[in-house]
Amino acid sequence: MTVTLKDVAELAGVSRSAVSRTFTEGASVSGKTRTKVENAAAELGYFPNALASSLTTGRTKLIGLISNNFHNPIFLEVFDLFTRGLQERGLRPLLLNIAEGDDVRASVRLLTQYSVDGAILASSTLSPEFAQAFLQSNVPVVHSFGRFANAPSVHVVGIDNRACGRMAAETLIARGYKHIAFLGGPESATSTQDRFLGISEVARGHQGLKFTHSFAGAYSFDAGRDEMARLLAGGDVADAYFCGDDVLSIGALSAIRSAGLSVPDDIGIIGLNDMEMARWESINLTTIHQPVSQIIDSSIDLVVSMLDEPQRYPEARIFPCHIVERGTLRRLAA
Amino acid sequence: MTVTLKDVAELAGVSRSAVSRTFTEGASVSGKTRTKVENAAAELGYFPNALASSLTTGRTKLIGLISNNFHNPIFLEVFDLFTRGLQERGLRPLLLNIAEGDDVRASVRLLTQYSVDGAILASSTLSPEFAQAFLQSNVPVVHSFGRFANAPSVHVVGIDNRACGRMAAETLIARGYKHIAFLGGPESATSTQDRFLGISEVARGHQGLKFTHSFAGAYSFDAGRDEMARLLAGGDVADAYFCGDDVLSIGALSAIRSAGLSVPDDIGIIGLNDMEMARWESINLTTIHQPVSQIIDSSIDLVVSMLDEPQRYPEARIFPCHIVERGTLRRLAA
DNA sequence: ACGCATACTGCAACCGGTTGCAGAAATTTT
DNA sequence: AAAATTTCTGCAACCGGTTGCAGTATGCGT
Repeated sequence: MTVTLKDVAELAGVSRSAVSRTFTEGASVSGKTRTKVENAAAELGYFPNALASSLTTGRTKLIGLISNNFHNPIFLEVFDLFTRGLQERGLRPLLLNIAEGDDVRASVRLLTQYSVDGAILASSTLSPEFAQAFLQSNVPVVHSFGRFANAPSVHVVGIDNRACGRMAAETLIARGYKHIAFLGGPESATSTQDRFLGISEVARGHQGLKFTHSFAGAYSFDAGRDEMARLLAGGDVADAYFCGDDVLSIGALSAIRSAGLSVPDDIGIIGLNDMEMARWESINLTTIHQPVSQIIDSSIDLVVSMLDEPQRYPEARIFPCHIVERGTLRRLAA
Repeated sequence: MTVTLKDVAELAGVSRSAVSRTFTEGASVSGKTRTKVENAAAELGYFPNALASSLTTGRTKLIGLISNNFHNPIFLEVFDLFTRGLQERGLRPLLLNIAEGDDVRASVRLLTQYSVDGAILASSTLSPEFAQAFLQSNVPVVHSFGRFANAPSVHVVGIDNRACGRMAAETLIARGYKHIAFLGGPESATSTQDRFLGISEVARGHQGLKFTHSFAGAYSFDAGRDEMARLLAGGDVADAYFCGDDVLSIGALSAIRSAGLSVPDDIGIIGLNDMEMARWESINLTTIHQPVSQIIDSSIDLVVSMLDEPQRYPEARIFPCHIVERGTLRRLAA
């Protein structure tokens, strides 16, 4: 049924090795046999089986792409960039969608069974155990959007979440808000913890500033809306909220408007990510821009260099973020 | 480095065949050797290499998942459901992100090189050539969200877009709109063409009804907003628009509100898909619900049955849609 | 024309498994 | 207890390629 090396070899009247060599970059073949082989191959519609060759070369060009955040629109951008970036470099993404209670070891096994050349963890809410598990199985791994502090042994590409927390706090304080609050994502996520740490740190240093916090169950619209609704119902509402990310912010905005309050007059909101949607006129969210495309490019580059250099010394690549002013925070007094 | 069959066989003191058999469902092995092998395997941390075995069994359990719609939030739901569904059935999604001018043959070759057991085209904007190309390469393929009419040779799972167009028209007419319009997605997409056909068909049948149409360049927020802005600027605005999908609708809503008009008082909007976002209070979009999760489940089931029955007679599985009333269309006169 | 370096080529073994087949072992039948 | 089954097991060939090695062809210098 399928055309193999042998078929081409026979038609071209050469050995199987010769055929293999014409399809191998930099192998030694004469021009004469190369054309004979190429003609035969074209005639039969042959092209080499990547999996069979991986058996001897030890390279599959398969990269595991692991995530658990399929309810946050930012991940559409993330998947788009990852798949395109990998494809451009001749790699194929094997997708793994991790659900809540999924076993770490099973996930690793799944990918090692398919001999992936490397793995990319694309999530800020995935436990660091995942990266460790890949490491132990000798699979090159980079944790994109991960925490760099507590996993010095694994490659991390992302942002300094704590610094973002501080930046949010300073931004809110500079605008004269007197009661600021953190509406975080899931408390178990390292990104939430760090952003919280950052905002707390700055808030605590300011006399006369009130600082409160709470957490949503997920980085999702519903979680943001529900948590904000709860806060509004409970009284003691802050002047301005730093929400764990943009989709939480949008949920929070929805709850605020449903309650008949207005943004930014009654309550200010600042998000994090700067996803496409944040630019939509009806949302127009002031937010901290996370350089997603740079993070992803860099992650791919990193995993690619680990293929040639598996024992590469682990590094953290941290990209700076910046505020994008839009309409959900009052203006700076000039 | 990696543990192989041979290592386990030696440690367990049996032949390689015996080891292979203990890991093969339904193979003939005695309880005694099975435990010997299992112990040895556990000690060494062995598990079989899926790619190596695929070489002889001819099954990789890899399914190509092909799409081009990474800017439409509905696809996050789509990817989530596909990856979860495939994983549950022991299959692995190999993702392929098709860009605008990508070569059909190259895409097919890519996936056949990896010996995918099957392919799922998840897009309503992908040209039918793609499905044909897979078919010709003998790769079982199902086109999810595809057009069933013009490709009788390929399995299609989706909706009847023409019927949806008719449903939209009837809905708008029943509410007393006198000038209705279609704001379609890209004109080259079969889904756009069919929805247009459907709405036209009904509109033409009504005396005194004005019907106009135009197309946005993509199924995306920006395209919807820009096209609607153009329409508003150009005068001759309709009472109500059937937008090609929800994300276009949301873009259109944004343009309408930016122009100082209100929905549904000045202009009515009905979308198609019923994506998560359509429920958000700030959007609250009246739309035609497409049963995405059923379509996806069915697509996976179909591709799975094609694995055992490659010559299966092609079928089209069409799921009914229904209107979801929310706030962007005026109420039916009672 | 000869010697030698260099470029090609094919053989055969190997990558990590699977599987038909024939014989060995265990079980059942009588 | 012998014969007839049935269940296991290992051998060896195979899946579709790759690659070290040794030998052959080619080109070069003189």
